[in-house]
Amino acid sequence: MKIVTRFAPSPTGYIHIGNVRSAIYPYLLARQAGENGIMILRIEDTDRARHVEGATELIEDTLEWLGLNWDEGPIVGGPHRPYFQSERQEIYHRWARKLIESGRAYADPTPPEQIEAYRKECSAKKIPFLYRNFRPKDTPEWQPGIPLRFKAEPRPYTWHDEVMGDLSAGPEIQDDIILIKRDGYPTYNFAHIVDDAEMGVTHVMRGAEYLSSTPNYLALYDALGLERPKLVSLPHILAPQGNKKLGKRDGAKSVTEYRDDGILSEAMLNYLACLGWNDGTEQEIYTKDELIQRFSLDHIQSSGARYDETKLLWYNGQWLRRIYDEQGPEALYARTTRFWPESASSYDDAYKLKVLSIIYDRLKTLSDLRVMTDYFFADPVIDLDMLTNNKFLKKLSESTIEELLKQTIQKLTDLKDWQADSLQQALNELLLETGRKPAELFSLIRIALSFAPFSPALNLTLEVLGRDTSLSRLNAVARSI
RNA sequence: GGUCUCGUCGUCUAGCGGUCUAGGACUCCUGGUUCUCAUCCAGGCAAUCGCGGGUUCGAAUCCCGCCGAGAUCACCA
Repeated sequence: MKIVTRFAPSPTGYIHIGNVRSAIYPYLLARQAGENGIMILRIEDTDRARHVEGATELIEDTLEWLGLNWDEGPIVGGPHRPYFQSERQEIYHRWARKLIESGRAYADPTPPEQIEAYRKECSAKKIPFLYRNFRPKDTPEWQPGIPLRFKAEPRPYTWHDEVMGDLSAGPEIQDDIILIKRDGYPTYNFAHIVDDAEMGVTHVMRGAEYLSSTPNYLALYDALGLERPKLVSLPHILAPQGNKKLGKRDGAKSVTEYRDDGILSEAMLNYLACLGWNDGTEQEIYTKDELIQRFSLDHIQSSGARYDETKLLWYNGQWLRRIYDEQGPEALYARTTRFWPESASSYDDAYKLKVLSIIYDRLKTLSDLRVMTDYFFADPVIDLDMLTNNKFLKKLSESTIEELLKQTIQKLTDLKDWQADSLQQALNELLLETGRKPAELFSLIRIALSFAPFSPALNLTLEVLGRDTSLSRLNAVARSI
């Protein structure tokens, strides 16, 4: 069976986590059908006032980052071009004329102020405002500059939603909705139906906010003689606080902002796909291919899901390690380019790769590199308080510390082979020779080398820093006590 | 207000009449991995399944009512 899905955003700004699932799920469904699946990207830019320059590029960038490629749409073209609604006027007008001919649409000359008056009248009487109760008696020939309205014939509707199940609604909300605006552009209500039909869309996947206007769409399908596509309502993603759906006003960040913050696209896709969907097993980590393979509409949750950044961070950590372990250190290193501290710029790839290899399992995001690795590239500022306030070292006198440092320097200076294994052996010997606990000796050396709140295993840190740097830092600390 | 939808640990969820004294994941807590932080491992806290009726030998699962939350009522999408 042929599966045609689409993501149809309007170019009014960036894509945020609250709405990107309406791109992910259609993508997964289409790809699951393999050769028989088509994913369309359609830009719904019929509101010229809200159009934002560059927004289409932002949308494309987001989809590309997540690896959600489309088969038809901007850039790639396709048999149903154009894919910008603003360029499809003729098509909408053609369908609109059909409706006029069948008596299901009329040109509405009523001035906006009059409509506003009707609205006020209704709210004063506390009754719902329905335009069909105010249908003008005389309607002119439809021509540019006059809005075109649907002529509703309200009746109860029942339909099936792939996520919500069997639904029904009474005639109450069906109304004479605007089909073509005064400016000649179609409304979403009309345009999406025409386009989906023209483009052969089989699954209309969109946010649950369209649920309540579905009867109006159903009426339109009928009047247009169109077969209903499968309807798939995607429940809202809720803001971290409160019960409202996540939107820009709640501080919903753009998807690509997470890329800049060091989130991996694999983690983002994984998290978002599993927010409100699961395959019924206990698996948590999914590759894109696994998602494509396992995805199914009937496992989409019907209630809203709260956005939880903590879990995103967990996914990111999982993916960081997974990429390193399974695709190799270079694969992860390739992602780190923009995230090294300023001080790393003069160092070569080989050195940074070594740093990455001992620090990667401590990263939550790639941008942690910036704060966590600085001492590998620049000598830290000596902060003796860090030594004296350390919980293991505060019991030791300054002369003891000085003596320990000297013994360490001596031991390491004599070490022939500056490798992790032999360094560990030397450290172990030092433990025996000084009679100190690991907590004392190792804390001392670790802090003296890094003056950082934490660092990788001591022998690895020493190995990567190298003999010269390690010894010069230890000496500098010994001198300043 | 009308219409529509949703309701299992704090959060994401499994569950489609018995295997549920409700399973997994995140968070949090404890212990272990020669210092730290993190990873990893082991363990723990945490939902009487919104509430109340019913159907049934048996209900988180089916039915009804209620309550709570949300969405939507634009010449925006």
